[in-house]
Amino acid sequence: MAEQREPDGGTVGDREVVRVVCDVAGLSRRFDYLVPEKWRGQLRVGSRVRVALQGRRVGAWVVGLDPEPPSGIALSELTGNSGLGPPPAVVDLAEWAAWRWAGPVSFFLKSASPSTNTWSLPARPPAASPSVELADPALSEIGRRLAAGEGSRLLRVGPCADPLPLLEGLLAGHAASGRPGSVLVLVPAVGWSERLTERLARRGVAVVHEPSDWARAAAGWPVVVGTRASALAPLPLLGAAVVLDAHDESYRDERSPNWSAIDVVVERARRDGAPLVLVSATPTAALLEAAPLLTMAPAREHSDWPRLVVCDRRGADPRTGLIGDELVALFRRLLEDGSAHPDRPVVAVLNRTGRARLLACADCGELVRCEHCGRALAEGGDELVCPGCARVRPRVCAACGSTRLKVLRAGVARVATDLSALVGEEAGEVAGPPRGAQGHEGWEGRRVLLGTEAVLHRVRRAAVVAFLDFDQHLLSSRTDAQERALALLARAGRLVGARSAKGAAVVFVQTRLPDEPVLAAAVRGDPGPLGAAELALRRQLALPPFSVLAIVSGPGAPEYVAQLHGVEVTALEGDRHLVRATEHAALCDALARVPRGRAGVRVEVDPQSV
DNA sequence: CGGACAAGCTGA
DNA sequence: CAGCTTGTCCGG
Repeated sequence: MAEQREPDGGTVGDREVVRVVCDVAGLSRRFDYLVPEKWRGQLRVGSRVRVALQGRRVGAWVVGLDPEPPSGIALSELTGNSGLGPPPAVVDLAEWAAWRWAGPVSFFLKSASPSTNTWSLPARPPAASPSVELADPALSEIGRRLAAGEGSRLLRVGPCADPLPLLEGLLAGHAASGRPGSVLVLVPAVGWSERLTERLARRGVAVVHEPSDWARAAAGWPVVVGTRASALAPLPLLGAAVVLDAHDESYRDERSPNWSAIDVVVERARRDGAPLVLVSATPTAALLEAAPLLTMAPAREHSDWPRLVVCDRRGADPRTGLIGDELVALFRRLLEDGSAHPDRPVVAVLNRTGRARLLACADCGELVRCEHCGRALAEGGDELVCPGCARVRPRVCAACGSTRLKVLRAGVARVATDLSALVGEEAGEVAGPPRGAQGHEGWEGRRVLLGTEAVLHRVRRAAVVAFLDFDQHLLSSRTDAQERALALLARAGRLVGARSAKGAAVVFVQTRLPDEPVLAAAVRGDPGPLGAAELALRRQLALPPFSVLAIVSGPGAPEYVAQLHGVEVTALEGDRHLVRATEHAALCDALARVPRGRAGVRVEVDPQSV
């Protein structure tokens, strides 16, 4: 290599040089820096460093060793060494994810890095052989066989089946296979991952929780448990992977880039040749297309679903409110015979917050709507609030000035009052975000709870879960309304327990659509036909997963989409544009080729709705 | 992203 | 024309 004279007197020829990605949003270019002599030989791909960039110091990751720097540029020295970062395989994976979701590499590298500077890794422990679960030999055996196999599998089991025997079988099978690498287990929620880590540890499994134990995960601990972000856990090599409740929406990031941990773990398993098991009671079309389906015996799957009571409300007077006589009778019985107590309350679900979500004038009948955006106004305190533009106005009819308004559609706060009166006991309201860890929830200790869908995430056990208006889920305009509705019934089932369990409670559904396939699937404990029909429909209409979509929006969107090649672009309302292709390779390559201009451009790959 | 720098506007 | 705002460019 020719020696190059530097303006500051340094030379490149005998100096170590690294290529880095800076932790600066909107800066995807890579830059080369000289490594100070004191750190020579210490940096590897993934290492975290600090660099001088345009007069300021920013964090960065080493993504290449000994690159060929562009000629004619004076390289600066690294200004800091911040310790270990993701292993090389995960740096590659982060670069793939950045391409796949058209986002910054630094976002994914940050996800895969420790939250505090880490300089060394603990020694790796010997692999502990887990005890084999005898309570459920069928699931345990399936786990054992899947660990010995290859490729990705989608395993459909009833929502109330305990996944622990499956995991133990899989760990035993993995140990027996002699395959190197760590076993990664993903679950949807942090609380679940903490409980699962504890349960496995109690059984002698060498398990760590990620990201709280980044260093041991990076050291290649035998078993690593985590949530969405742990799809990028720093395991040097993936030996096998399991994703529980793989249909759950929390595997997808709601914020940009809207990446999905499922796709990342599928790609990761493919790269490392590791078997992957996606477990779900209610597989989505995307999951069914992603991996071959494996099911339990029908009788077994059925027994792992809850008992479901469908209450046909077609005969009910629409003015009598949301709480039917049958539901009141059931709640009263459970409260009287002692089945309901604060640890096992009766739970009613209604997905509307506030007091009233739709009002009309009692005198002239005019709907109460926002003059500005036309949306129905909701009651908020003593005023009317627009859920769209947040404008507030007094509680009067805009057409005739009457102050007498009637409730057409009630919200949780309103119904809680009615429910309390009907069952003769005060109902706790579970809505909105949870209080902090120390804050006492107003509903704790109550035997009757009313909440939005969120209640199913906050309560562990219930004497009954009753959906007051399930039709709003069945009739939702989202393309995945059916999948979501079924997943909701499965989730409710976890609170009441399997039909086969002793003392099992029920999921109670009030509906005017009692013949919907979603309800039939839950009653029979067989989501198979529903999934097959959904998949066939999507194939026919060329909807995802049989095509791939992206939404491009923001002020710079028109100019950006005009430069895309090899994809179909449709202008939507405002500055939103729909980009369609037949496969991700074409879509993502097209998105990656066009530079993001000056003005803001947001790209959402695999949008959940139009 | 955020600093540097240039072009544009304003008021005395 | 100093002093300030706004916009564009670019980073090793």
